[in-house]
Amino acid sequence: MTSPTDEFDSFAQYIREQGLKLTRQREDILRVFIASHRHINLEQLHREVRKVNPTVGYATVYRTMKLLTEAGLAQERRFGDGHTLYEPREPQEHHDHMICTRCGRIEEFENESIERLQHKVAEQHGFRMTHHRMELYGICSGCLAGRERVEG
Amino acid sequence: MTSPTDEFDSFAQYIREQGLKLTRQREDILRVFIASHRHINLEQLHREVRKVNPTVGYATVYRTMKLLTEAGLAQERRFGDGHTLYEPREPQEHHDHMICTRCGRIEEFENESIERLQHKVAEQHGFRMTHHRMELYGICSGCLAGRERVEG
DNA sequence: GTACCTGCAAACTGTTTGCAAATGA
DNA sequence: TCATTTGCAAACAGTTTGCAGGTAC
Repeated sequence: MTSPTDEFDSFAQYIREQGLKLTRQREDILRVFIASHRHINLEQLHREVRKVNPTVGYATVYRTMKLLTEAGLAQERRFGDGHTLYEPREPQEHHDHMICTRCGRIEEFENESIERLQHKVAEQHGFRMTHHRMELYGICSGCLAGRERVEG
Repeated sequence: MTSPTDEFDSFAQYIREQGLKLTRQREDILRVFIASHRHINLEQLHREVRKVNPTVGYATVYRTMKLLTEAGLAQERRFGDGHTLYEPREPQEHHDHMICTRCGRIEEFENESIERLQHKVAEQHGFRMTHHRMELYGICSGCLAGRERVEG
Protein backbone atom coordinates (compact mmCIF):
# COMPACT_ATOMS: atom_id res chain seq x y z
CA MET A 1 0.00 0.00 0.00
CA THR A 2 1.45 3.35 -1.01
CA SER A 3 0.52 6.58 0.72
CA PRO A 4 0.43 9.91 -1.13
CA THR A 5 3.70 10.92 0.53
CA ASP A 6 5.47 7.99 -1.11
CA GLU A 7 4.60 9.34 -4.52
CA PHE A 8 5.98 12.77 -3.64
CA ASP A 9 9.17 11.30 -2.27
CA SER A 10 9.53 9.10 -5.28
CA PHE A 11 8.94 12.01 -7.64
CA ALA A 12 11.31 14.30 -5.73
CA GLN A 13 13.95 11.64 -5.91
CA TYR A 14 13.50 11.15 -9.64
CA ILE A 15 13.65 14.89 -10.18
CA ARG A 16 16.87 15.11 -8.19
CA GLU A 17 18.48 12.18 -9.96
CA GLN A 18 17.76 13.69 -13.34
CA GLY A 19 19.01 17.13 -12.36
CA LEU A 20 15.55 18.61 -12.89
CA LYS A 21 13.61 21.04 -10.77
CA LEU A 22 10.69 20.62 -8.45
CA THR A 23 8.22 23.37 -9.29
CA ARG A 24 4.89 24.48 -7.91
CA GLN A 25 3.18 23.33 -11.09
CA ARG A 26 4.65 19.85 -10.96
CA GLU A 27 3.64 19.43 -7.36
CA ASP A 28 0.11 20.59 -8.05
CA ILE A 29 -0.27 18.34 -11.05
CA LEU A 30 0.97 15.31 -9.12
CA ARG A 31 -1.31 16.11 -6.21
CA VAL A 32 -4.38 16.48 -8.41
CA PHE A 33 -3.49 13.40 -10.41
CA ILE A 34 -3.25 11.28 -7.27
CA ALA A 35 -6.52 12.64 -5.94
CA SER A 36 -8.36 12.05 -9.21
CA HIS A 37 -10.36 8.97 -10.02
CA ARG A 38 -8.20 6.32 -11.54
CA HIS A 39 -8.59 6.96 -15.27
CA ILE A 40 -8.27 10.51 -16.45
CA ASN A 41 -7.40 12.20 -19.71
CA LEU A 42 -5.23 15.26 -20.17
CA GLU A 43 -8.08 17.63 -20.78
CA GLN A 44 -9.92 16.65 -17.60
CA LEU A 45 -6.72 16.69 -15.62
CA HIS A 46 -5.88 20.15 -16.93
CA ARG A 47 -9.33 21.37 -15.87
CA GLU A 48 -8.88 19.91 -12.39
CA VAL A 49 -5.41 21.38 -12.00
CA ARG A 50 -6.71 24.82 -12.97
CA LYS A 51 -9.11 24.70 -10.05
CA VAL A 52 -6.09 24.54 -7.75
CA ASN A 53 -3.72 26.67 -9.78
CA PRO A 54 -5.52 28.62 -12.52
CA THR A 55 -2.50 29.69 -14.55
CA VAL A 56 -1.15 26.22 -15.34
CA GLY A 57 -1.05 25.61 -19.08
CA TYR A 58 -2.04 22.50 -20.96
CA ALA A 59 1.50 21.94 -22.20
CA THR A 60 2.79 21.81 -18.66
CA VAL A 61 0.26 19.18 -17.72
CA TYR A 62 1.20 17.28 -20.85
CA ARG A 63 4.91 17.45 -20.11
CA THR A 64 4.49 16.65 -16.44
CA MET A 65 2.49 13.54 -17.22
CA LYS A 66 5.26 12.38 -19.53
CA LEU A 67 7.65 12.99 -16.68
CA LEU A 68 5.49 11.08 -14.21
CA THR A 69 5.33 8.25 -16.70
CA GLU A 70 9.10 8.15 -17.00
CA ALA A 71 9.34 8.28 -13.24
CA GLY A 72 7.12 5.19 -13.08
CA LEU A 73 4.34 6.99 -11.21
CA ALA A 74 1.85 7.13 -14.05
CA GLN A 75 0.92 4.95 -16.95
CA GLU A 76 -0.42 5.99 -20.32
CA ARG A 77 -3.28 3.85 -21.60
CA ARG A 78 -4.70 4.03 -25.08
CA PHE A 79 -8.12 2.49 -25.33
CA GLY A 80 -9.91 1.04 -28.33
CA ASP A 81 -11.96 4.15 -28.99
CA GLY A 82 -8.73 6.07 -29.52
CA HIS A 83 -8.76 7.93 -26.21
CA THR A 84 -5.66 8.17 -24.09
CA LEU A 85 -6.03 8.05 -20.32
CA TYR A 86 -3.51 8.21 -17.53
CA GLU A 87 -3.68 6.10 -14.44
CA PRO A 88 -1.54 5.93 -11.32
CA ARG A 89 0.90 3.08 -11.48
CA GLU A 90 1.50 1.06 -8.38
CA PRO A 91 4.78 -0.83 -8.37
CA GLN A 92 4.62 -4.37 -9.81
CA GLU A 93 0.88 -4.34 -10.01
CA HIS A 94 -0.85 -5.43 -13.17
CA HIS A 95 -4.46 -5.42 -14.14
CA ASP A 96 -6.71 -5.37 -17.19
CA HIS A 97 -9.84 -3.43 -18.01
CA MET A 98 -13.50 -4.04 -18.53
CA ILE A 99 -15.17 -1.16 -20.35
CA CYS A 100 -18.86 -0.41 -20.56
CA THR A 101 -19.66 0.77 -24.06
CA ARG A 102 -22.89 2.34 -22.85
CA CYS A 103 -21.81 4.50 -19.91
CA GLY A 104 -18.03 4.51 -20.31
CA ARG A 105 -17.39 3.05 -16.88
CA ILE A 106 -14.02 1.34 -16.59
CA GLU A 107 -13.55 -1.47 -14.14
CA GLU A 108 -10.25 -3.11 -13.38
CA PHE A 109 -9.65 -6.77 -12.85
CA GLU A 110 -6.89 -9.28 -12.69
CA ASN A 111 -6.91 -12.96 -13.43
CA GLU A 112 -3.95 -15.12 -12.73
CA SER A 113 -5.11 -17.99 -14.94
CA ILE A 114 -5.40 -15.78 -17.99
CA GLU A 115 -1.96 -14.35 -17.33
CA ARG A 116 -0.50 -17.81 -17.21
CA LEU A 117 -2.16 -18.81 -20.45
CA GLN A 118 -0.92 -15.67 -22.15
CA HIS A 119 2.63 -16.53 -21.25
CA LYS A 120 2.11 -20.04 -22.45
CA VAL A 121 0.74 -18.93 -25.81
CA ALA A 122 3.62 -16.51 -26.30
CA GLU A 123 6.09 -19.24 -25.48
CA GLN A 124 4.49 -21.60 -27.98
CA HIS A 125 5.11 -18.97 -30.67
CA GLY A 126 8.75 -18.52 -29.67
CA PHE A 127 7.87 -15.04 -28.49
CA ARG A 128 9.42 -13.32 -25.48
CA MET A 129 6.49 -11.41 -24.03
CA THR A 130 7.29 -8.17 -22.24
CA HIS A 131 3.79 -6.89 -21.57
CA HIS A 132 0.26 -7.17 -22.80
CA ARG A 133 -3.12 -5.53 -22.78
CA MET A 134 -6.54 -6.97 -22.56
CA GLU A 135 -9.83 -5.18 -22.61
CA LEU A 136 -13.30 -6.63 -22.36
CA TYR A 137 -16.06 -4.51 -23.86
CA GLY A 138 -19.73 -4.84 -23.10
CA ILE A 139 -22.54 -3.61 -20.87
CA CYS A 140 -21.88 -3.20 -17.17
CA SER A 141 -24.19 -4.42 -14.43
CA GLY A 142 -25.41 -0.90 -13.69
CA CYS A 143 -26.53 -0.32 -17.26
CA LEU A 144 -28.07 -3.76 -17.47
CA ALA A 145 -30.13 -2.88 -14.41
CA GLY A 146 -31.30 0.24 -16.19
CA ARG A 147 -29.48 2.63 -13.91
CA GLU A 148 -28.02 5.76 -15.40
CA ARG A 149 -24.51 6.81 -14.64
CA VAL A 150 -23.48 10.41 -14.18
CA GLU A 151 -20.05 11.43 -15.47
CA GLY A 152 -17.83 11.59 -12.38
CA MET B 1 -12.61 -20.65 -46.72
CA THR B 2 -13.55 -17.60 -48.76
CA SER B 3 -12.21 -16.94 -52.26
CA PRO B 4 -11.65 -13.39 -53.56
CA THR B 5 -14.80 -13.64 -55.64
CA ASP B 6 -16.89 -14.08 -52.51
CA GLU B 7 -15.75 -10.72 -51.23
CA PHE B 8 -16.69 -9.02 -54.47
CA ASP B 9 -20.10 -10.66 -54.51
CA SER B 10 -20.63 -9.76 -50.91
CA PHE B 11 -19.59 -6.18 -51.50
CA ALA B 12 -21.69 -5.89 -54.66
CA GLN B 13 -24.68 -7.19 -52.73
CA TYR B 14 -24.16 -4.73 -49.89
CA ILE B 15 -23.78 -1.88 -52.38
CA ARG B 16 -27.02 -2.88 -54.08
CA GLU B 17 -28.95 -3.27 -50.83
CA GLN B 18 -27.92 0.18 -49.71
CA GLY B 19 -28.74 1.81 -53.04
CA LEU B 20 -25.10 2.78 -53.53
CA LYS B 21 -22.93 2.53 -56.59
CA LEU B 22 -20.16 0.21 -57.60
CA THR B 23 -17.34 2.37 -58.92
CA ARG B 24 -13.96 1.68 -60.42
CA GLN B 25 -12.27 3.13 -57.34
CA ARG B 26 -14.18 0.96 -54.92
CA GLU B 27 -13.37 -2.14 -56.89
CA ASP B 28 -9.69 -1.25 -57.05
CA ILE B 29 -9.51 -0.50 -53.35
CA LEU B 30 -11.21 -3.76 -52.43
CA ARG B 31 -8.95 -5.71 -54.77
CA VAL B 32 -5.77 -4.13 -53.38
CA PHE B 33 -7.00 -4.52 -49.81
CA ILE B 34 -7.61 -8.24 -50.31
CA ALA B 35 -4.25 -8.73 -51.97
CA SER B 36 -2.40 -6.84 -49.24
CA HIS B 37 -0.81 -8.45 -46.24
CA ARG B 38 -3.26 -8.79 -43.41
CA HIS B 39 -2.63 -5.60 -41.44
CA ILE B 40 -2.44 -2.37 -43.36
CA ASN B 41 -2.96 1.27 -42.54
CA LEU B 42 -4.70 3.84 -44.70
CA GLU B 43 -1.54 5.52 -45.87
CA GLN B 44 0.06 2.29 -47.07
CA LEU B 45 -3.19 1.18 -48.65
CA HIS B 46 -3.52 4.50 -50.45
CA ARG B 47 0.01 4.11 -51.79
CA GLU B 48 -0.74 0.59 -53.02
CA VAL B 49 -4.00 1.63 -54.62
CA ARG B 50 -2.23 4.43 -56.47
CA LYS B 51 0.04 1.91 -58.14
CA VAL B 52 -3.05 0.40 -59.74
CA ASN B 53 -5.05 3.58 -60.19
CA PRO B 54 -2.94 6.71 -59.70
CA THR B 55 -5.73 9.26 -59.43
CA VAL B 56 -7.49 7.75 -56.40
CA GLY B 57 -7.54 10.19 -53.50
CA TYR B 58 -6.89 9.50 -49.86
CA ALA B 59 -10.43 10.44 -48.88
CA THR B 60 -11.84 7.83 -51.22
CA VAL B 61 -9.70 5.13 -49.65
CA TYR B 62 -10.77 6.37 -46.24
CA ARG B 63 -14.47 6.33 -47.13
CA THR B 64 -14.27 3.01 -48.91
CA MET B 65 -12.67 1.35 -45.91
CA LYS B 66 -15.49 2.65 -43.73
CA LEU B 67 -17.88 1.15 -46.25
CA LEU B 68 -16.07 -2.19 -46.27
CA THR B 69 -16.17 -2.15 -42.49
CA GLU B 70 -19.92 -1.58 -42.49
CA ALA B 71 -20.28 -4.31 -45.08
CA GLY B 72 -18.47 -6.66 -42.70
CA LEU B 73 -15.56 -7.23 -45.06
CA ALA B 74 -12.97 -5.28 -43.12
CA GLN B 75 -12.23 -4.57 -39.52
CA GLU B 76 -10.65 -1.50 -38.00
CA ARG B 77 -8.05 -2.24 -35.33
CA ARG B 78 -6.49 0.34 -33.08
CA PHE B 79 -3.29 -0.83 -31.54
CA GLY B 80 -1.59 0.28 -28.35
CA ASP B 81 0.88 2.53 -30.08
CA GLY B 82 -2.03 4.56 -31.43
CA HIS B 83 -1.90 3.22 -34.98
CA THR B 84 -5.03 2.14 -36.77
CA LEU B 85 -4.81 -0.81 -39.12
CA TYR B 86 -7.40 -2.53 -41.26
CA GLU B 87 -7.61 -6.25 -41.68
CA PRO B 88 -9.86 -8.50 -43.74
CA ARG B 89 -12.64 -9.93 -41.68
CA GLU B 90 -13.63 -13.51 -42.17
CA PRO B 91 -17.14 -14.34 -40.97
CA GLN B 92 -17.39 -15.51 -37.34
CA GLU B 93 -13.67 -15.79 -36.95
CA HIS B 94 -11.94 -14.28 -33.95
CA HIS B 95 -8.31 -13.94 -33.11
CA ASP B 96 -5.92 -11.87 -31.05
CA HIS B 97 -2.53 -10.35 -31.81
CA MET B 98 1.05 -10.79 -30.80
CA ILE B 99 3.15 -7.77 -31.71
CA CYS B 100 6.91 -7.58 -31.93
CA THR B 101 8.04 -4.26 -30.51
CA ARG B 102 11.36 -4.56 -32.29
CA CYS B 103 10.40 -5.26 -35.91
CA GLY B 104 6.68 -4.51 -35.87
CA ARG B 105 5.70 -7.98 -37.02
CA ILE B 106 2.12 -8.89 -36.11
CA GLU B 107 1.18 -12.51 -35.59
CA GLU B 108 -2.34 -13.74 -35.03
CA PHE B 109 -3.40 -16.41 -32.64
CA GLU B 110 -6.46 -17.79 -30.98
CA ASN B 111 -6.83 -19.59 -27.72
CA GLU B 112 -10.06 -21.16 -26.70
CA SER B 113 -9.13 -21.46 -23.02
CA ILE B 114 -8.42 -17.75 -22.70
CA GLU B 115 -11.71 -16.94 -24.41
CA ARG B 116 -13.57 -19.07 -21.94
CA LEU B 117 -11.87 -17.44 -18.99
CA GLN B 118 -12.62 -13.98 -20.35
CA HIS B 119 -16.30 -14.82 -20.47
CA LYS B 120 -16.13 -16.21 -16.98
CA VAL B 121 -14.45 -13.08 -15.58
CA ALA B 122 -17.00 -10.83 -17.26
CA GLU B 123 -19.81 -12.91 -15.86
CA GLN B 124 -18.36 -12.70 -12.35
CA HIS B 125 -18.51 -8.91 -12.63
CA GLY B 126 -22.10 -8.93 -13.83
CA PHE B 127 -20.91 -7.71 -17.18
CA ARG B 128 -22.40 -8.70 -20.53
CA MET B 129 -19.36 -8.92 -22.77
CA THR B 130 -19.87 -8.10 -26.43
CA HIS B 131 -16.29 -8.21 -27.63
CA HIS B 132 -12.75 -7.89 -26.43
CA ARG B 133 -9.20 -7.27 -27.48
CA MET B 134 -6.01 -8.78 -26.35
CA GLU B 135 -2.52 -7.98 -27.50
CA LEU B 136 0.73 -9.52 -26.36
CA TYR B 137 3.81 -7.36 -26.84
CA GLY B 138 7.37 -8.58 -26.87
CA ILE B 139 10.19 -9.81 -29.10
CA CYS B 140 9.39 -12.29 -31.86
CA SER B 141 11.39 -15.42 -32.56
CA GLY B 142 13.00 -13.86 -35.64
CA CYS B 143 14.36 -10.92 -33.70
CA LEU B 144 15.47 -13.16 -30.85
CA ALA B 145 17.46 -15.15 -33.40
CA GLY B 146 19.08 -11.93 -34.52
CA ARG B 147 17.48 -11.90 -37.94
CA GLU B 148 16.50 -8.57 -39.42
CA ARG B 149 13.11 -8.04 -40.90
CA VAL B 150 12.49 -5.89 -43.95
CA GLU B 151 9.30 -3.83 -44.06
CA GLY B 152 6.96 -5.82 -46.29
C1' DG C 1 23.93 33.16 -12.47
C1' DT C 2 22.41 29.61 -15.15
C1' DA C 3 20.08 25.72 -16.69
C1' DC C 4 15.66 24.32 -16.38
C1' DC C 5 10.65 25.32 -16.61
C1' DT C 6 6.40 27.63 -18.06
C1' DG C 7 2.65 29.41 -20.89
C1' DC C 8 1.54 30.65 -25.20
C1' DA C 9 0.81 29.92 -29.77
C1' DA C 10 1.79 27.54 -33.50
C1' DA C 11 3.23 23.10 -35.88
C1' DC C 12 2.07 18.45 -36.59
C1' DT C 13 -0.38 13.95 -37.37
C1' DG C 14 -4.08 11.40 -38.49
C1' DT C 15 -8.95 11.65 -39.29
C1' DT C 16 -13.04 13.62 -41.15
C1' DT C 17 -15.95 16.68 -44.05
C1' DG C 18 -17.87 20.41 -47.57
C1' DC C 19 -18.06 21.21 -52.14
C1' DA C 20 -18.13 21.49 -57.19
C1' DA C 21 -17.35 18.49 -60.91
C1' DA C 22 -17.75 13.71 -62.59
C1' DT C 23 -20.14 9.35 -63.00
C1' DG C 24 -22.96 4.87 -62.38
C1' DA C 25 -27.55 3.02 -62.68
C1' DT D 1 -31.65 12.08 -65.51
C1' DC D 2 -29.98 12.74 -61.00
C1' DA D 3 -28.52 10.92 -56.61
C1' DT D 4 -24.23 9.18 -55.42
C1' DT D 5 -19.26 9.46 -55.62
C1' DT D 6 -14.83 11.58 -56.26
C1' DG D 7 -10.64 14.41 -55.46
C1' DC D 8 -9.26 18.32 -53.51
C1' DA D 9 -8.46 21.23 -49.92
C1' DA D 10 -9.59 22.61 -45.75
C1' DA D 11 -11.52 21.67 -40.97
C1' DC D 12 -10.78 19.11 -36.92
C1' DA D 13 -8.98 16.90 -32.54
C1' DG D 14 -5.38 15.49 -30.04
C1' DT D 15 -0.53 15.67 -29.48
C1' DT D 16 3.88 17.82 -29.59
C1' DT D 17 7.30 21.64 -29.89
C1' DG D 18 9.88 26.47 -30.32
C1' DC D 19 10.54 30.31 -27.95
C1' DA D 20 10.83 34.40 -24.85
C1' DG D 21 10.31 35.35 -20.26
C1' DG D 22 10.28 33.42 -15.46
C1' DT D 23 12.01 30.42 -11.65
C1' DA D 24 14.44 26.78 -8.75
C1' DC D 25 18.67 25.76 -7.08
